[in-house]
Amino acid sequence: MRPSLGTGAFILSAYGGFRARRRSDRRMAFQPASSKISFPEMEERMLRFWNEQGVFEKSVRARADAPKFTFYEGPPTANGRPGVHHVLARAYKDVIPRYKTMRGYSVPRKAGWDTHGLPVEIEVEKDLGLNSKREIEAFGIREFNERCKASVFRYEADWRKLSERIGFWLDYSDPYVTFHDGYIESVWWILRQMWDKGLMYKGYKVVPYCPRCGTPLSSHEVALGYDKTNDPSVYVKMRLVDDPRTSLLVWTTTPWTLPANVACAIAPDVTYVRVKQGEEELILAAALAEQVLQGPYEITAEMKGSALVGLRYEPLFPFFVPQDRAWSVIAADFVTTEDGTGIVHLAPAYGEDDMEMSRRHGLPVLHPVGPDGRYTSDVRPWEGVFVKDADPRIIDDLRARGLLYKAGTYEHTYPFCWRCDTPLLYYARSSFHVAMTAMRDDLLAANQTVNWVPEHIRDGRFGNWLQKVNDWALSRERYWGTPLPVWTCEDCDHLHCVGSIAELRSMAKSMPAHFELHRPYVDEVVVACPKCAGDMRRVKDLIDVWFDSGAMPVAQWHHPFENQDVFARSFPADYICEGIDQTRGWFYSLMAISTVLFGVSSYRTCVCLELVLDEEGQKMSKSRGNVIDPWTLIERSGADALRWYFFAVSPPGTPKRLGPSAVDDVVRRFFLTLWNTHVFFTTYAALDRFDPRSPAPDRAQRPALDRWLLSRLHGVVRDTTANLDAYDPTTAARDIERLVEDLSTWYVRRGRRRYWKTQDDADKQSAYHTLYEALVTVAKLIAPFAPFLGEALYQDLVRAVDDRAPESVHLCDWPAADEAGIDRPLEDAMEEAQRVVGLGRAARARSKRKVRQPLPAALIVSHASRLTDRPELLAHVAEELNVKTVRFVERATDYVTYEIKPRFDRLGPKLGAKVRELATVLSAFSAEETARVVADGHLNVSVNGEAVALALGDLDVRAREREGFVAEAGHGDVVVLDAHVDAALAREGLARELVHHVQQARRDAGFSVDQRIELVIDAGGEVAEAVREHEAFLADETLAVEVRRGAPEEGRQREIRVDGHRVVLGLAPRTV
RNA sequence: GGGCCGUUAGCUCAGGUGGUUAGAGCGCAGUCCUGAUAAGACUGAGGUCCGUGGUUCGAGUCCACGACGGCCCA
Repeated sequence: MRPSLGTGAFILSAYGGFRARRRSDRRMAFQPASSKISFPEMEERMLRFWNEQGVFEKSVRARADAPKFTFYEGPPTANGRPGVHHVLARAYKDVIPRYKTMRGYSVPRKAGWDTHGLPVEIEVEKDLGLNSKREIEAFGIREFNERCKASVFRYEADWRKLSERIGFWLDYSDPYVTFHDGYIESVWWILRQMWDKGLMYKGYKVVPYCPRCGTPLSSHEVALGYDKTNDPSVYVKMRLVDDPRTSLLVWTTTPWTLPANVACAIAPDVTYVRVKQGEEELILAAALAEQVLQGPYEITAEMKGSALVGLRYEPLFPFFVPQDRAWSVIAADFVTTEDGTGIVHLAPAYGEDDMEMSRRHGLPVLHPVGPDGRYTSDVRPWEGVFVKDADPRIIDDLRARGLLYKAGTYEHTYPFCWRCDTPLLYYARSSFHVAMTAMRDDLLAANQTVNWVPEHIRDGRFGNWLQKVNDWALSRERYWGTPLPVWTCEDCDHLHCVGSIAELRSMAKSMPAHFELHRPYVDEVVVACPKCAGDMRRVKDLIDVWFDSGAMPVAQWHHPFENQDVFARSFPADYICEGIDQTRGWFYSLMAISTVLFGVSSYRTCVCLELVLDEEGQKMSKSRGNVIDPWTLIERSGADALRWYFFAVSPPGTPKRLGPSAVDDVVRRFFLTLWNTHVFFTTYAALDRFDPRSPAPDRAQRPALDRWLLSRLHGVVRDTTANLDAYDPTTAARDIERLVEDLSTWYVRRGRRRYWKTQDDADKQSAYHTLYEALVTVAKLIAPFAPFLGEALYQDLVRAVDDRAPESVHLCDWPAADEAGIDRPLEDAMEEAQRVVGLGRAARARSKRKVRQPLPAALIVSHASRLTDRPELLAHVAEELNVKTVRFVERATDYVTYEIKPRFDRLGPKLGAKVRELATVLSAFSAEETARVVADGHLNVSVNGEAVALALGDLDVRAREREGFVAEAGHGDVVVLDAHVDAALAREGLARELVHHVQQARRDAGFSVDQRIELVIDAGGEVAEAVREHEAFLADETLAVEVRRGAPEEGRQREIRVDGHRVVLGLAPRTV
């Protein structure tokens, strides 16, 4: 047996011959890896290596001519710091391109930045202390936008630093930036395409609007200002044209919208009633009559809502000229009987649903409220009155005219302006739209071609969203964004959409000296009207930033102005991946634009990620103070551990809880296990100067343990390949974890001695080659997931001995599964061996026999053991259990009793309900009867008076320990331990006990593992006898040159108790 | 209010097409091993599989309703 290593210095001193050989041998050699590893430090080292050698660039360049795999980077906004959820997204974005690169694809990874929009403006407003659009304009749009531009990359360095540190390979050399003129010009081109297709139109969009600030609010601003408030609750009567004594009863909390009413909506499937109260009759939902109506009433008719559709009623106010389609009943799916009357008044200018219905039914939009929130001259009686203040006057007016049924107040939550506390109005603003509703079928068809992960997004969240798709309201009345390239003629109102800078120049009457595609410069360009040659000025609108992001497949290449070939090669994307919140964001804008332009989706596979929650499952937020800084975790456990955690903990579409302990767990459970195996291998491979290029023993000839490992290994290679092809890193990572577990806790543990032994035989070669292949393959398998660790292993294992191998694991080809080496029966047999060992250990534990005490036999009671013709595996079982033999027993009635049950899966379909009766019959069998059934192998039994013939295969036979024997049962196996210890076995046990103590003493004395010793043992009785009998064994195991009996010399004595006997040991170092 | 997802051991998660002993890791308790050693292995305790109905000979698994949690949209 070969002593292992303490230090490198020791190798040379202890093996002089070794050193001599080394000097003359120019071969590169393994360096023993250290078990004391800091993963964060190792990662920093790998990062330096990648940077110095340009490994990322090489990995892209090496595949330049290979088939393309296209990844689109969803552009982050760099004016906020990256958080831990960005690590999740970036890990997922990284793993697939790395994998595809190893599979032989060319995977360019162009970075991008999303730079426009309100969040940027708000940052700058805060910096400048500005509070409204008026103040921004006073400050100057030119300067304001310069500040926006400057602030966009405020945290870019943070982003790059974090992305690089977590190993997200992205090409920052030529990123797309949404505020660059080239990018914007492409966006203009897209808008022009839509314009030419007739998909763009000007219309109203209802937005939450602050009449004091004079500006719409974004949804997250609205969310800031919800508060409880009391609003009027009024029930008004809409008189039917054909039957003026009958009215629709309508409820509203915003009486000020009533002058703009154009229709009433009902739910078609709900039951409505007509009720008589005094002289008049009212119509409302049946379910609400009781709670709404005051005083006695009589139901005179009942009808479905659909029967009301088309009824015409008198408008409440005479402010507008009657129009064809106005003031009638229509059906709408949003009407409920939760509250109100089941009849909803529609004022398209002041409600999103209302506007949508107006669009669908061609209803007029009445808009008698000015941008200051006061009635215009259309509403003469209250002209100039702020609408909320007009509420009571309107109520009074209706009451006076007998149109009010009742009025009260209603408490609910309502949005207020977060800046000035003014109640927000839902208010129609003029806006340019893209008629996405017209594209609905194309969108739905394109969606069906996308491979969504998880799958339910396709027909669930995303599909539903497309089903209800609205026209895309593009306009934003802001400053920092892509200007809408629409010019309008001051003379003839003609509209023109400009599609390129060249076109603009050709049409411009003059161009400003400095020009860029932003406000205020574009606003200054006056264009000659192609119709009347009059002056055209740009509308003031910017476009929705989501349009910017969705334009990236085209705009990132400045298509079609340049790079048409590049664009053609990189459209559509094979893979994109973002948070699931992007269904209405980027996922939609990408698909909307590409469907309009090209009729197809711009991505083939889309992986949706869920939220990262804290350890308690709470959403991370600044206000809760539970935000986890990614750097803390990276510095503590390393980026790979964090990445691996995200991959392995749950599928991408499932929320992830994250805390330091969870990531620590990855390190302990997986990384250290793998690393320890690596340390073990390199240690011995260095000692033995193992050369992986030496001829490897034929796989089929290798010991079962090796064939088993290779089978497991290649099974995992095959499965990991399939799983990554299916965009499922989670299952892949979990499979690899299990493989490494098997590698460490079974393969290496069972095979340790093969590496120590002195003979350099075929078995040892086989052991080295097998373990080496496994480790190198695992390094490649984990490379896409844990790029640093994969690289570190690869460098130690491959580059250290072969400088002609690819420079980096990320330049390697993905391993190919050796299907021929996959041996399921062998794997099943090994699994049983492991299970049997487990049972045997449990039996030992109960028998109170230490593993050091050899026992005569383990008996496997099994009717279909896979181990019967596997002597090699049985030898492993025997060694693990420390028994002299392992035997099979068919009839084990001496040790166990049987229990038989029907095999429900087989007999259920055959016998149906009788199977339960059969179970009862069988459970009543005595021990003798069951034993006989097992022995005979068949059974004829009467169930409900009917004869049933059963084979043993129809029965579930289980054995249970019989009183007085040590046995454990589980999953079809029973292991009986023969726990009888005779005198010889006892002495052998004592000898092993002594070895254990001597080893402990060696360690306490600080001897290096190869230190030869002189061993003195003072013991009497059985212990003395054991020493005499097993002297050679003792000497061999403890590296004792000599074993003497008698009293050890003073000062070196160590008194121990062995199995109740007092023993004194003495150890002294000896040179050979 | 609508849509989608989830609910299995103290915690984090597995549990093809329904089959009668529901698994793993961590944690906990105990034991073992010790030439991978500031490692390792094993065993054990721990579960009304969210609830209620239904389909079925049989439901963690299928269906309906409900509860709770999360996300998205109103």
